[in-house]
Amino acid sequence: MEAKLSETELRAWQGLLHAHHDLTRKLDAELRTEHRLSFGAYDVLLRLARAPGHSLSMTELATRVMLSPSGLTRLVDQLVDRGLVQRDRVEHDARVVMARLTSEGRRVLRGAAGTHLRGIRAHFTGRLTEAQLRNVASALETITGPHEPH
Amino acid sequence: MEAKLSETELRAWQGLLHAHHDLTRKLDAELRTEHRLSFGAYDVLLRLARAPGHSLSMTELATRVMLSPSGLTRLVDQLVDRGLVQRDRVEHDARVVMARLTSEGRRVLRGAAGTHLRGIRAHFTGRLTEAQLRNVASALETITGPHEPH
DNA sequence: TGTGGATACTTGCATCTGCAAGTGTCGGAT
DNA sequence: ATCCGACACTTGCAGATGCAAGTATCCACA
Repeated sequence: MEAKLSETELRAWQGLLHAHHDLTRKLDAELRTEHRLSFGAYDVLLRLARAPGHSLSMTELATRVMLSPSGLTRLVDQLVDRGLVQRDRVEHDARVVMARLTSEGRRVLRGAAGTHLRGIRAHFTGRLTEAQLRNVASALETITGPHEPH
Repeated sequence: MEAKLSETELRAWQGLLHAHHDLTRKLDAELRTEHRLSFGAYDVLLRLARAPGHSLSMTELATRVMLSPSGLTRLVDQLVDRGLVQRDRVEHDARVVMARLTSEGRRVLRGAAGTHLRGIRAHFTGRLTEAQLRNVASALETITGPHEPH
């Protein structure tokens, strides 16, 4: 049996849990009340907007938004119902479904982006120095591997 | 409308999301398979073990484990069913319910603690330097406020 | 002493989410 | 040409979780 966590280890671990909990809760609430979007839904729209042709296969999209394939299927169902996303087929492989952002989806995303950006700055990055942000970024990337810049 | 997030801001934010996702997923899976405990259940047992008399009111416990009161009620229901926790009353206030760790609960917790500790070290703190941990801890505490040491 | 608002918890309900299984498709090996 | 394992996605089902409402109790104040 190993020794207990050091004070520093404990603070870092607790900090990660609390920061994530508080931030996601606040940002999700802001997006919901102001734009009727969950944080997950916003993330889907954003990833699509960044993709070539505003379009990604379900599998690629699922990995980027940290959702299981089934979870993504149902989230995209909702977005399709609201007309923000459309499902397309590709010719060379009948298995894949491409999720594509509609123009209405882009419109909604533009509105929500402002809210989300303000929220991240107000609750997170704006409270830290540039050096702190760099430290946090590199430390957390160490344990997960780096993520695509965009 | 504000400017986009800087590269550093984005990396820190993405890092937080990914690190939390990966870590909670791994640690939760380890606890489940080895001890039939969810991460939340483990956290409840741990908080109780640290409390005087191994006992806390539902409300105090809920704030410490980052769960809503209703969520905690149902989680404690399960632990009571398994005999790991017991519900007590206090004399001076008939509204409060004290959750108290049983001896069986302490036994299970001792077993799970080793798994959890190894997991945190293997996936998180063990991959960072002492300086990185201090930076992460102080940065994240800045945005949530510090948490009780124990 | 009686009343109304706060407090502590629980329950009803809706939502989110993942795993496992199901469906249809692809492609390499025979 | 056919078969079989891999793959992409969807659906069935169960568990987790929060909000709002419900219940019981407390307490300050009239």
